[in-house]
Amino acid sequence: MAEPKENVLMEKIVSLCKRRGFIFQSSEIYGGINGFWDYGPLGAELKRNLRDAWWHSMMREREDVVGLDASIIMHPMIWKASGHVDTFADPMSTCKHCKKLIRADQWWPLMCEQQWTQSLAALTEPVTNRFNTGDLLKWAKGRGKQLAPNLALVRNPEVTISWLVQEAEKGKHPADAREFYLYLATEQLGATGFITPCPHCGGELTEPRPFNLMLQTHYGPVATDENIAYLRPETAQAIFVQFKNVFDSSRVKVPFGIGQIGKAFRNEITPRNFTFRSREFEQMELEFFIRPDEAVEALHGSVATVPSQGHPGEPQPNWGWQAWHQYWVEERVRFYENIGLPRATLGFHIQQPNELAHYARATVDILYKFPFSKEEDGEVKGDELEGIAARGDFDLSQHEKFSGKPLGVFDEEVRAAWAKLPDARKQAMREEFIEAKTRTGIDKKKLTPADAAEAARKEADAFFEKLAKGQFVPHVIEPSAGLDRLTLALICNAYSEVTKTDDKGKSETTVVMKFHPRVAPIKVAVLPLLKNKPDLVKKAQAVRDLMRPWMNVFYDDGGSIGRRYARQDEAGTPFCVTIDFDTLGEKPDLLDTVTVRHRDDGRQERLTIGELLNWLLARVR
RNA sequence: GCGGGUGUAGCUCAAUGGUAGAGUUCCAGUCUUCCAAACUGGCCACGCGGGUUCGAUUCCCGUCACCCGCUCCA
Repeated sequence: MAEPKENVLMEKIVSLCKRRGFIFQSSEIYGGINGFWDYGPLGAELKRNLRDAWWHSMMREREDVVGLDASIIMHPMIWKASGHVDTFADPMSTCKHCKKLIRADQWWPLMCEQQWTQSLAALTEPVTNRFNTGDLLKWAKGRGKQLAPNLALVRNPEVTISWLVQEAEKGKHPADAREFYLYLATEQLGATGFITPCPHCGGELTEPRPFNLMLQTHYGPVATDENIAYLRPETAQAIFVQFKNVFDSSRVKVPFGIGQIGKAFRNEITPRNFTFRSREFEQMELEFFIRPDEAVEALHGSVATVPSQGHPGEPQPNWGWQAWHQYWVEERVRFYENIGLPRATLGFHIQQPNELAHYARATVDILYKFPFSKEEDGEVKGDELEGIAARGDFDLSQHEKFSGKPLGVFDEEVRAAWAKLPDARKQAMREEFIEAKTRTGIDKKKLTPADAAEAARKEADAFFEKLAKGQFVPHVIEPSAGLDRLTLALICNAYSEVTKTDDKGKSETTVVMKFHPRVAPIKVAVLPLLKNKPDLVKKAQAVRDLMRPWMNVFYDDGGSIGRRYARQDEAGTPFCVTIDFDTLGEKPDLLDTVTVRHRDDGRQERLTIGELLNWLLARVR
């Protein structure tokens, strides 16, 4: 495994980040605080450039996306509606023997998957859950020893079985399979009560303790249960909640998007991998609202199909959610390529149907191959920079339900088109709708087929009744990216080492941060060759002032020129401009010319001061 | 939250139950010439708290942070 070496690389990157002022540990002089990080001067510039690049490509260069900047603390009911209060407060148990952490709601599904429970299940009568103690004893001394070594029945078969027999004589039997395992995990009921076994080893699980994954606070001067609020765990919900306001005030029409950049907070169980998993982080999220496929079909006769690979081109009116989803995945990849992350450094994870949340139809994750990314099946896949989810109308519908306020839109074209549709066609669409909803009801919400079909029919009634009036709740494609993760990816991607050997055979390794000029924290450094010559200094400062309104310029007159170049290499500055005696006219034909030195290869060229600004602008934009 | 590892200048690394040392970076200065040049001078450290001890950076305990694993990742 190459892992130790990769950790060395990551350590070097962390060390450089501190040395040069990209990223510091938060609250360092107080000993630090787990899961929080600060950006130093270079990091702040880099992160700002990335944030601006996203905003620019999403809002300014498009007609169909508008921005939002919502508060971090919002009405607590929002997190009820979104499902975060429930899924983020999952109680967890720890196994006292093998120390694994088990989510309480995952316990039974996990139990069912285990070999030891399956082999035990074969020993009990299916309905009554009665068992033969002889079989159990044999199992405990054989298979049980290998599969569930910490189960009470295995550790101490005689004692456990004797109390099982006592219970049986009192006429008490496990009511169901779940209880059966509790019996087998318990040695002394009187002393301990029923013990819940660990799915992994059969050992004793602690009582479930709540894990609060959202950060809590109180609003108002007195902290009571009535004014609990949460720091948002994602920025997206604010977009859904303000959907109607944006829609009514911005003269936008579906399909269109609302984008937002902002902080979000999660009580990660294990903050790890430098800034990759932090408790406070910044997200760049777009919610792109589209018509439901049924509306597209009514308008255009059919929903366009696009190739499953590659960019599908300019948006078309007959695109359904699949085309839009594919489009956004490819748009986002283009964005990453544009800021210096080639496709080869990225990875993709297409979530399988069983990984998807019940409200998601498809999710593609864009990954970056970080130095800490693990090998899986012989290749490094990477870790998540961004997830692009097709979420249907789940979020808006939830907020409609919880707030009681309608969040649908009215679309005159859809109403007109629907009216002209033949009845047979309407009927066919309705049947397809019901079939699809029934399937997700069974697969994802674990409903019985009859209940699922019933719910689907109700949903269809409401949906098509509205659609006939031109009303619908938009569906959404959600590209959601992590700004801090992206910053880290660019730092890792830029990091490179150059070993030079001088005339005396002494070799030295220096670091060059090869940022794309578009995102580099400092675009150009202006360096007077010597600082003890006032004319050189004055000229250099004039050149600096010329560039300053247009880009981040750094002026440095300290140390030898080589040292200053090396410093800029570590900061990732793509260009250094040096003012020498020829600039002042020592050789008259070179008057008012400067050397421009390229970071990546040390190449130099001579430009006039007059052409310098445009030359640079062409390269840093 | 659990288990293992680590913790000495900004960085890399020494030494020590009694005064903590080097290289490098950084800062100031000398220098008319381009990739961490040389010379001179300067700043800066035992993660934090407690205990043992006459005395602790060193031994012990706790804590915090980081790394690895478990786990989680909308």
